[in-house]
Amino acid sequence: MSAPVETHTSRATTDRVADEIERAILDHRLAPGMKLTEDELGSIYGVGRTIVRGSLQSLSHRGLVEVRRNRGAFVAKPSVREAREVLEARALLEPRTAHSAAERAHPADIRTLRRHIEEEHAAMDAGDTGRAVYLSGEFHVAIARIADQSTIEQFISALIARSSLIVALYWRRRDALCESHAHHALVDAIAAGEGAQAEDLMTSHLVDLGSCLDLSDTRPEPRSLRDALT
Amino acid sequence: MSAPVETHTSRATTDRVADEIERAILDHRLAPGMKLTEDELGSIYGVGRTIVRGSLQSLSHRGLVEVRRNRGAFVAKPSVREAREVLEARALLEPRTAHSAAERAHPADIRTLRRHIEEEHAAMDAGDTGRAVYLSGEFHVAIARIADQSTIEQFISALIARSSLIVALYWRRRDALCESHAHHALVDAIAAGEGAQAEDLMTSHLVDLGSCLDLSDTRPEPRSLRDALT
DNA sequence: AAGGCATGAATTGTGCACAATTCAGAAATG
DNA sequence: CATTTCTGAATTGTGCACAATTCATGCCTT
Repeated sequence: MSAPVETHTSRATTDRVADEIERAILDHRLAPGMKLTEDELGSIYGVGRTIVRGSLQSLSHRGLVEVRRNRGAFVAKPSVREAREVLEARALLEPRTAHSAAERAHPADIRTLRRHIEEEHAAMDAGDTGRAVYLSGEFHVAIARIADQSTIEQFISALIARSSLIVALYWRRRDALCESHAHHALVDAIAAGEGAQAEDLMTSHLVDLGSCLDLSDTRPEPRSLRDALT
Repeated sequence: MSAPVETHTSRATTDRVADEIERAILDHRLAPGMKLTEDELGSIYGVGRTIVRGSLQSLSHRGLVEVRRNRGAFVAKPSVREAREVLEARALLEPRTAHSAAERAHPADIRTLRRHIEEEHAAMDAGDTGRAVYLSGEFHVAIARIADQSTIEQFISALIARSSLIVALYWRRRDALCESHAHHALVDAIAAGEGAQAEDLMTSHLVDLGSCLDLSDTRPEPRSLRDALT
């Protein structure tokens, strides 16, 4: 039902590989910190290192991959600090974007959003939490797309992707799905054209997300040797 | 006073070349729409096409260069729509970032900001408007750096860079420097720790910037052939 | 035996050659 | 004379080889 092998260059090869890797990261099939060897990826996707290198560079710009000179590429492993920064950036961008979306939403847009929620619930029921997190992120991107601001949409898209990694690292087990109803309420506000309400809902939704994460400063990654042993 | 020729690989070559090209664009030495041939750039900077290609890709992610498949790279030429999007994104990010900066600013930070303004005025007096625009942008990035949010800083940095192109394209000649005093007032508010005031000043500063641009929708770029000839 | 050092394997950095595509101008056709 | 088609030059896309760097294993010195 999709691309029939492609003769040769119907779409940019580098972007295709980058999307494959990104998808693998977002589905939590590649854990944060994992080494991404160029030769290995090349043989997996049937392309040379030139392509893989470009893909990794692209993912590096999106903050999903960290490349260290002469060391190679690794799946990004956001620190507590970076996690807070991503949440802060989302708090700046998403509420007012939701406001705009509520003012511009077309009936077809509402249907798209509701379909997103459907799939999200289906994945959740199937126990596929990785996919559920991915779809939950896509929901936010969809709202940004409705706002019809592609520049802001790209920023949000990158932040959402990094959020997936952050959830993988810092999600606290208790109160499993603390955001299930939030998306419903958001769609309702957007469908009703209630911009201010959508904005407030998005703000509190992001606050809730933050409170579902364990971002305590304890153990600041490379704690000093003395601290670790005394 | 800077890098003494560098033995070989003290810093990433690709980034160095990207910075050179970005600087050339921001100084308006490369006009929007200009073709950036890989071979040509390679011979200029003494590197192979591999490096140049990576640099152009990087600049493409920042929105300063547009790469069209099999066509090559061009200095970005933001449309009226993109210009509006960039301004909208800045309006979302910068005011509250200025607020944070006012709350965190250290005396040394204030000195840095005032020095920026000094240089900006010097360039303006010297008639070097290209450099003045560049320094004006750096001022905004400096504020974001004080806010100590590297993720948001990167977004703002990219938006500022694109703004330089937008100014080059859409600046209306009359009321030449409508923003000269705004930076002074901003520094004063930040120095006084007046977050709310800094936020308001930044908001109106961005509004002023927008009103200094001619973003009327007339002539939507590739107007139809019939429209052009009748 | 502990630490420093050297050697080799593995991986990344970069130039280069060739294939694929685009573009401009000439030639052909109506 | 306008329009289309063809051909060669210029430019980009990608694989590959070699250089440079890093990392690990084992040897050597004290």
